[in-house]
Amino acid sequence: MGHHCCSKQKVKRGLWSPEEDEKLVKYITTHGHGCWSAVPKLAGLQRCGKSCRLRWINYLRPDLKRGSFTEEEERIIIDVHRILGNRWAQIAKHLPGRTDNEVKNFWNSCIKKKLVAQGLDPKTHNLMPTSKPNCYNNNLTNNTSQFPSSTTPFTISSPSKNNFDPTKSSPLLDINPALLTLPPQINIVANEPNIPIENYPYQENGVLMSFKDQNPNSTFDFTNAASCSSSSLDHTNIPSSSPFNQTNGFIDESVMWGAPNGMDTMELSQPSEGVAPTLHAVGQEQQTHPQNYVNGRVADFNDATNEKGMEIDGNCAGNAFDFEYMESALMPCGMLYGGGNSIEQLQWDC
DNA sequence: AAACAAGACAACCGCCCATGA
DNA sequence: TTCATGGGCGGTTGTCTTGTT
Repeated sequence: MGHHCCSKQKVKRGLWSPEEDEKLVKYITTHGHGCWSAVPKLAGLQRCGKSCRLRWINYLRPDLKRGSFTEEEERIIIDVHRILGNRWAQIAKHLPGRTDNEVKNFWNSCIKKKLVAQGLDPKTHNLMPTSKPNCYNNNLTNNTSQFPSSTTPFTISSPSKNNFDPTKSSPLLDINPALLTLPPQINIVANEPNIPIENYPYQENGVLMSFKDQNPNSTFDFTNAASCSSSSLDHTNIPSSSPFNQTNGFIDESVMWGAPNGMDTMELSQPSEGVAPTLHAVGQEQQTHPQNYVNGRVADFNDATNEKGMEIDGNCAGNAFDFEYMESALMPCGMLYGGGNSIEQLQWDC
């Protein structure tokens, strides 16, 4: 069955010939594409408009970058995928010169398999139930954590189109309330309150994201965390191997987000000029000090309660929600970003 | 050298959404 | 408000290339 635009036409399918490419390029560069459904006829092609559009966008555009993905690109894909899921078009926007199709193919043919080989669920980036990499087991050799090795307190879902558009609304994160506990005395102190937003490497529609280890020396301070009475963790004796240990460069996601009964909603508030925007956890007692700055963000938790799950509002231009913060929280075993490089750690060999 | 398998990549399919009549 | 249409997107399939036996 053809598309609306070409169902009445007899169109050619399959691979494009160099001659067809030439016709399309010549037409688009001369006239622009305008209405894609009209392009085939005007360009003298026996193709459907959608096919022309796809060919142009994915292969003929002059600004496309061809060739293998770099390690940096791979890392970006992994990082952004962890946040957005299979939203290839959104992911591709973080990779100049790459298309959603290219990213998708690269993911399916390479990255996905390697994540699986690492025992990570390519959908959630969590450890799969049957996988227990040593790095994670090491963190569980003590009884300070009740988290099962296969689970993190929350995961990023791949919401349907109906309820999620990162450019318009908030990505939803599925939180497993049962796993969200907050240690009462975990220090989270961000040392870097004013990183210029232009330093953030991934930017789109005013949403600035940083996955880089911008400040590897940063620590965190949950000074008010003691208010979380339902925490079941023993925080008074955290061994150096614990995820809570700050010196090993890994902070457990439960610490990062700290929500005893389900930190329900997080949202970024629009900053006033010269004031850092804030990250709120709606549905949670205030747990962090206003100076809990992370890469230009204040982690701010307020009192409201709801059951919606966490939201990160990406609407506001200039928002610089810190995804380093998030990535630290999301990594199941701390093996990737605590102080290292995900690519190095996973030893991609594509 | 041939056959087969696996991987990589290009293209299509079908759905959804936005827009305009 | 409804419907038709075009554009965009993610999932899937088909085809070509490369490696292995």
